[in-house]
Amino acid sequence: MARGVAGDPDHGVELLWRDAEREPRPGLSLGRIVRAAVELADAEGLEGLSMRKVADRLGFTTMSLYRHVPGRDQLVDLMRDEVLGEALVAAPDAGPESAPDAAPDAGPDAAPDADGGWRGRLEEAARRAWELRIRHPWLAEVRGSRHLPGPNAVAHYDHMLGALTGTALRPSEVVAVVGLLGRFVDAEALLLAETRREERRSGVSEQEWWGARDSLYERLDRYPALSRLWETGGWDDPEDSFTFGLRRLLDGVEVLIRERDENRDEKCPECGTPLETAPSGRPRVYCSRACQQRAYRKRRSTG
Amino acid sequence: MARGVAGDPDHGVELLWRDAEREPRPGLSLGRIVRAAVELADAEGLEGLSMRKVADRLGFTTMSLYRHVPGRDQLVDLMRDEVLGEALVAAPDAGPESAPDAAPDAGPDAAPDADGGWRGRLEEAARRAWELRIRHPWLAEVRGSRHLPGPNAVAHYDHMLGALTGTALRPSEVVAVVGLLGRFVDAEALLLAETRREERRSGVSEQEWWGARDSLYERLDRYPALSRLWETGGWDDPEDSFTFGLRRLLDGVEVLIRERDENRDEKCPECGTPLETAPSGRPRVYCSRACQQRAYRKRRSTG
DNA sequence: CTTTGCTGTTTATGGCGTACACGGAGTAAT
DNA sequence: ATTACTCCGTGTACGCCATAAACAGCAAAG
Repeated sequence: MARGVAGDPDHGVELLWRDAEREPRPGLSLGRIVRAAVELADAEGLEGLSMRKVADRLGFTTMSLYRHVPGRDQLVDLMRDEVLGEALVAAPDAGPESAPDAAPDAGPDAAPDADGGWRGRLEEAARRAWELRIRHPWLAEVRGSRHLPGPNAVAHYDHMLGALTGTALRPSEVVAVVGLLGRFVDAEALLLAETRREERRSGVSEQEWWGARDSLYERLDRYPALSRLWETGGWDDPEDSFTFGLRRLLDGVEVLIRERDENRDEKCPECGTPLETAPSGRPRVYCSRACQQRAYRKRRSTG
Repeated sequence: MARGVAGDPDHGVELLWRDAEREPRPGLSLGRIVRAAVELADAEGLEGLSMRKVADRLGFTTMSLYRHVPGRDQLVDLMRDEVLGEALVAAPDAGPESAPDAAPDAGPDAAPDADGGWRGRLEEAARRAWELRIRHPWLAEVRGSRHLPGPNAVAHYDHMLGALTGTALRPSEVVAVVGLLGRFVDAEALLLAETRREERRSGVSEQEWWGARDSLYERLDRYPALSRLWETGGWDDPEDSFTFGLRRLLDGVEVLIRERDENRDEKCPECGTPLETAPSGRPRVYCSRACQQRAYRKRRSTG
């Protein structure tokens, strides 16, 4: 079992970014395999996904799949991008086609508060990601640091990055915030996926299982903070952990953004002239269109 | 492969909470198995941990292990508590023995700022957890919602919960914050573990691998936010993702705590008398020792 | 001396991903 | 028409995994 070694990555890229299918002929096809695999994973989780079961579901032999997909790992990559496409229909400006190709500082945040500002946009994106992972819990079970993004994955990523342009965050901070938020959503979703998996496997609900662990609870009396919180009802009706965590995270980001807003450079990065600051609206970065153009050309040539 | 079904959970509890070993005789023993398994997982990750390899390392047959451990899952639980014990030597008040069994409101925070306050304590605990996961990256790979905690796991948990007593947070919020922080540490550690795993498997460093994906980068031009951030150096020297995330999270928690502090009840929960508030120090909850005792007895009887 | 219990071994089952050699069907060149 | 080549699906086989079941050696207890 040389799991994960089969096929070269670039072939994976080709598959992920292939153009729309054109073969509704009978027989196997990449699209059919991927869709069958998604159904299977929806029902049984990622660990229940095996090449054999996918093939059975389609009425072919196991090895027939390998004529279309390099291996299991690449199949998972394809499944991921397949379902990430679902959420894009509700997010019209997440695709590259409809995004404005305008001047470098006129991002989707030209009117900072028209759509709730960065916080509203980020929260919305996080919630969409969360709902997608409720529909397809195996999505969070896709682990590993070398999963190739398909067009839909990149569209989502770009959308979240775009939600923060126009804030005073430094570029590296924008990247860090989006990464943090993404990992948060995945961590919460992973918890959910794992709970479902255990319940599927054992037929016993999570509550029942933990409720039956008397032999464990007997030993917890000696832990003071735990006991006190137990007595004061800390576990009686728990917070919704996604909503709670998301709020804390966004609050934390807001603190940073405010800090950066206060210390925002007061001088034009091109010529050093002090900037006139308007009392409201998006703070300007350059003192004039001329400096803005100059900076743009400079970026173009060096990048 | 009936993975994870073997043995009943209560047996697992007995093993985890067993008293210290007393058999240094030759031959196999639970402790020896667990330690060998830890070494193996340190070197090869959790997916590289197999019963065969553990047995080989000890010079016995695979099945001999099953005389001492119910199955692989329980072995992992035991490994977890084994290494969680490492971090306790540096955290003297994390164990149940030395914890003060004092009056119900005199937690370890009697002097709120002597040790950095809740924030200092929480950050310290999170960093210890993080360092432990750097030493044993497989710790974060232990997934599943039904892993039994051993004494060391509970001690850590109790310690983090205790870090927040004395704040105005509601009990359910204390639980939520500690859970959130724990999942954050695990998510970051999981990333690290996965990176190491891929590098071990392929012999190619993460940077090299992604650097060679030209066929992917070619397609990313059309994504505006991504491109702009790329040009402005968003990935040139990335933030340290643990430190960055931890700071955001703690900032977010701080916002909540401040909010709760402002709206803190101004009346004694026992008798309703308005409280005199001191300008500094820990805000009091009860108007008098008498009310405090009354509330304590009440909790005792109902809990 | 027999019984019981503990410990380690042997053998076997069923699951997994996938390498490899093969066979048939369609298509293009000779 | 024959040949050659490519695409697609199949059958078999390998090596890995966890673990169930029966068995063998040994010690203490009856």
